Order: sequence, then structure tokens, then C-alpha cells
Amino acid sequence: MDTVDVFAALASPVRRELIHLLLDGAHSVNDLASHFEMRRPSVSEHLKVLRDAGLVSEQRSGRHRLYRLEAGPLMELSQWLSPYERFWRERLTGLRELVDEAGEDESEGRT
Amino acid sequence: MDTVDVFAALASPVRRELIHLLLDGAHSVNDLASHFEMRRPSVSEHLKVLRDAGLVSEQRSGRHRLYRLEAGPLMELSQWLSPYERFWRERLTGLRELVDEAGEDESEGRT
DNA sequence: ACCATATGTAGGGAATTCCCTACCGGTCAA
DNA sequence: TTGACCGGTAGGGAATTCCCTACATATGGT
Repeated sequence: MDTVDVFAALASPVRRELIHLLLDGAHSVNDLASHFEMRRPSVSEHLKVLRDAGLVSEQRSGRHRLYRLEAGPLMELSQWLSPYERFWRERLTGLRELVDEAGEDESEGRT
Repeated sequence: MDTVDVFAALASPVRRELIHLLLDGAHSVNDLASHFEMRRPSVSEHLKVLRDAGLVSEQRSGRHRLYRLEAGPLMELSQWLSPYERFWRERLTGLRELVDEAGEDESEGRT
């Protein structure tokens, strides 16, 4: 049972597209595979990586397996990102000051 | 000048550690390399990947090169993440309802 | 000029990734 | 049961990654 790092799992554009496709609900493997140029077994392998990273879960239903998005690892990613937020907030603050200087008519308050 | 995908750049634990080290300001390559087991040229190569991804910038200062964190790509990552936020917000809402239900039966208590 | 320091680059080798073609088992329908 | 369909797995090959040891280049100090 290899446990896969969520960053490594998201490093592939194919896998990012896969979880994007799952935003509107669960899909079968064939359904997902139809969105790619590559062969179905390759998509299957990408799904395995996503499973090992906890990013998707499968639910068997007849001969289909429905894959659905799992939020946990993405939430962890968001938490990982939080220490860096101040960096771009500072940048946005700088931009905002420029904007404010350019047009001092409008004022709005939101942080 | 290869332009590197920010997800691919962050796929390496070493590179994530590098940008983490840059949270408290700019550092030289030797300074950064001293935090790792690996040899300095390897750290240099990791820094090149981060540069190509726009995650760090370098500023030459004498014979040193100071690397500093650049927020842009991380902000894009945060934006990429936003469509998925509702997934874990739903989960947290569910958790909160559970907590609230449990809390109605008991008076407050902490160990 | 000479030498030490700071860092990038070349080239190579082991490991990993990513895609492929076969193939296998499970499920449904006739 | 037979056959069509769904989807995982095996094995292989090309490309990429990741680390290494040399080496190159540039700057500063003496």
C-alpha cells in the first residue's frame, strides 16, 4: 500500500484534469478516460496514484466503479499554503495602494 | 529557458523545504544547502527548478546570490484550489453539526 | 596576480515516471 | 453458459528525475 504524497499526485496535468472532472460528481473510469488521448489502462494507473494519495475514492456499482473526489488532502494543501499567504497579501496591499493613489474617489473596506 | 509547472516544482520535498526556509527572508545558496544532506550542486539544481517555476528570484550581491521567495505562483496555486474549497467546507459543516449535536447533551467540559 | 570563496554547469548513472500492449477477473444480459 | 463490457495488473521501453563528481566562472581579498 504505497501512500502517495499529494504534491506528487498533483504534479501530473492528467491527474489534475481528472480531479477537475470529478468536481461535478462521481464518474466511471471509461467516462473519465474518454476525455483523454491516452489509453484507458494509463488512466487507470493515474487513478491509482490519486487513490493512494487519498484524493479520490472508488465505489463499486455493478461492473462500474464510480470515482469521487475526496477533499481531505486538498484541505491539507490549503493549510500548507497558509504560511505563504502573507507574501501575496503584502503584494496585493502594494497593488491596492497604487490603485488607491490612482483613483481617490472610490473607497471600500475589505481585508 | 524552460518554464516549469509550479505543481511539478513543488512535487519535491527538498524544494518545498527550500521555499519554507525562505519564509524568513532571503538566503544564499550555501546557507540553504547547509540544511540538507545532499551536495551543494544538487541544491543549486533544485533552486534552478524553483527559479524556472517563478517561485524564487535571485539577487546577486558580491559573490553571493541571495534567493528570495516569490509569491505569484503560490497565489495561482491558491486560486487553483478555490473550486475545491466547497468540498471540504461541506465536510467541516457536517463535522460541526455533529459537534453541535453532541454539545447539546452535555454541559461544557475540558480535560 | 594569486588564491580562496560562491555558485552554476556538464555528464553520468540509478531510480522513477509515463505511456503502451497484452492479459485477467468480475458482472450483466441473452 | 457464452459473449460483451468494465476495469485492474503485468511487463516493457522511452523519457525524465535526482543525485553525484568534476569542472568552469566570477568575485573579493591580499
